[in-house]
Amino acid sequence: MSDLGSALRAQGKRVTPQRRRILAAVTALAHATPDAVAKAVGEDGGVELPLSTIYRGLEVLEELGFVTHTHLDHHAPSYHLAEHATHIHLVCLGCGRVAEAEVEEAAGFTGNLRSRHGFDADVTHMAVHGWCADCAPDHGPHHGQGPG
Amino acid sequence: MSDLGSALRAQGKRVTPQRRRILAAVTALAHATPDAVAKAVGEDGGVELPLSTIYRGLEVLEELGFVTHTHLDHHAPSYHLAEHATHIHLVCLGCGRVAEAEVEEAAGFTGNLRSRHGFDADVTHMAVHGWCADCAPDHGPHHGQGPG
DNA sequence: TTGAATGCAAAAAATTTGCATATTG
DNA sequence: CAATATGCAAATTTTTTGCATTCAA
Repeated sequence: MSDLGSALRAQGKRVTPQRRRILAAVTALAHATPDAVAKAVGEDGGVELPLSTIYRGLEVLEELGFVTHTHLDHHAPSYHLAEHATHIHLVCLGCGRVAEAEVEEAAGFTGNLRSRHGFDADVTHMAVHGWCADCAPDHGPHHGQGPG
Repeated sequence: MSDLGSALRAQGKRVTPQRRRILAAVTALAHATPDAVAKAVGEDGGVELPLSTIYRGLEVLEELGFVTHTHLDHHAPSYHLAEHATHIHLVCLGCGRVAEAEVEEAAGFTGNLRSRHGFDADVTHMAVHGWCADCAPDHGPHHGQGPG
């Protein structure tokens, strides 16, 4: 972590062990729900923190730009280091694993969006759903079978 | 709507006015949360349906391939016609409006993912966040100010 | 008639809020 | 010492579930 302490101080906020622990947990987990962060904090630091502290901590961390969150699956929010957000998340609909692609790989695409729609895409927030190499063979059914 | 009746029948499911109304509401709204669907159903058809019926109806409709859902914002699920899902959603972080881009515009990108990651992307489920032409000038702060 | 769907209410989950106490600066 | 965070519990919000009744086939 670069400098949580001064970042907090710079905003007139306080440096607390809870905030450090939450950031440490997010760092270690890569992708985690608030609940998972709470669990991880407990295992690593001894005492588990209440969810409310996790939520508030995550909020501050996100405000400071240390973490970001996305909805990788369709239920829970997933928090991760902001540094990791510089990658595009490839979420497999089969096994649920999350791979990462470089932002540059979408350069042509974002260029199209900008020129044709005047839309400035922030692909660092993008999750692409699909099928990884391992699961590819399986997805015959339940796919592209729309009515129209 | 193509043929909800026979699609339901084909699955041994029943054709009910509630299901028709829910599909009609999703059709009319383009992007709607379960709650919004309930409201719309009420305004259009007279009696509002209980949320549980909305959820169950949406589930069946999704199962049949008539509707799909995505998390356009980071809180509520947004349901829309499956036909609409053949477009990529461009969600503006400024005004919240949702524009649509053609799947082909991402062809190069998905090609990259396939050749470089063996990942078969389903862009019809993709929501791209960013800034539309109108909001573009505003987003100086709160953007890319990470610590690293 | 028969089983699936609805409607209602209660149960679960997930997230937020109020407030006294503990901590940071 | 003053103000912010925490911890706990209660309150919200969102989604799911149980079950008797209604309705489609």
